Amino acid sequence: MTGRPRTFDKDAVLRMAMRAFWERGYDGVSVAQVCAEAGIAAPSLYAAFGDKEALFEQACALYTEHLDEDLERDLSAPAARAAIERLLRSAAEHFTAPGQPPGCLVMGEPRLTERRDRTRDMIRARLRRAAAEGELASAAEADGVAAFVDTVLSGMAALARDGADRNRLLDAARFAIRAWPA
Amino acid sequence: MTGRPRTFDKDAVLRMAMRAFWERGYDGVSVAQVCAEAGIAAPSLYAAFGDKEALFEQACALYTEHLDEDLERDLSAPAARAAIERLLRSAAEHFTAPGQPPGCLVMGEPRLTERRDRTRDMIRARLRRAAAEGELASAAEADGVAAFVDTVLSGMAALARDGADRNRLLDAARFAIRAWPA
DNA sequence: GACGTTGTTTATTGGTCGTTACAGAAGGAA
DNA sequence: TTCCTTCTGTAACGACCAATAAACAACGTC
Repeated sequence: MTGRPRTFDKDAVLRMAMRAFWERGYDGVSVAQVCAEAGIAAPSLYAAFGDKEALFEQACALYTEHLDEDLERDLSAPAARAAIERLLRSAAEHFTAPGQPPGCLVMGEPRLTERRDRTRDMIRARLRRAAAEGELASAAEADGVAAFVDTVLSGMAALARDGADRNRLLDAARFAIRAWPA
Repeated sequence: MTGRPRTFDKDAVLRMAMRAFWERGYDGVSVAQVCAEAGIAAPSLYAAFGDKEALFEQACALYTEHLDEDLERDLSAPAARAAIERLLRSAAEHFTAPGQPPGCLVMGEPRLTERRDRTRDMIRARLRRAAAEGELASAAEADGVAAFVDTVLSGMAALARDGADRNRLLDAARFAIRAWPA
């Protein structure tokens, strides 16, 4: 029993919703707006994705899919300093990607604290490994560097949303790397 | 003709509104919520402050009153490096002030791009002065440092809102200062 | 063809939003 | 007192919000 087939592209609608949440945040996007942009009626959207929170979660999953891959790839560099350098450079590029909203969906959304914490945990873990391998002086120093990297990352997302171009963000990343312990 | 006197403390209500906007942002605060917390009816609030946007502007003016003073005081240090160091330290303390919402009303509010740009202009101006005085290599270098400082400042506000304590922010500020050109 | 399932359409629900009309209350001035 | 002005309380406005009920349409299967 297959029933009547869906008349719209579910993935395409999810991409539209992701983009809307990325640009204006959870509270800034109404279900009616997504429906209007997608050209579908509300019951179709509710049937396909569930309520607004469920739609938001699926949009976030789509957003973070590629993002987590990039993060792990960057952090996998043999030297921690190079890993952070790559991380910050990737972030500058992602936050200013042409054809996409500026900034970061995760960094800009107040309700995604948990997901931000996960990213921060990954960064801190990578830097503690660097401390264990002798690349940093101590675990305490590693946590300090981690707090600094988290700060720069969040700040770059904020600057991008305020209209900073890619070079400004790359400048910030370049200067941040200077702070690496000698 | 004085008319009937006001029965509530206008400044106290404005402080409540400022705190609410600080915690939850413009869209996260409803006029009804402010009225309930203040114990007044909507027409009283509208008569005293105008519409929601006017209330928000007055709350912002109250918030930035002390903030602009602090910024100018910090930036007035003779050495630019010391000025930035003081600025970041003050920010860490302000963003985690006990009894106040974490983070920054201006940094957290999407619609206050203009006011953030003003702060950034002040920082950039201070650093260009440093370049003119020989403390930095060039105006281009000054702009790079300015982008970096803006990033750290915005990032510290974001971390504070996510629950980072004062020491984490001070760690970040301390490491940021390390990036200062030798 | 009829049946069961699923998607679409229209219209509506109860709720909250920002804002205001209106009538009454509290002050000073005549 | 009577007037004028300003504030307060109640009640309501239209607009938008997220979410759904009900009727109809399109598919595979029988």
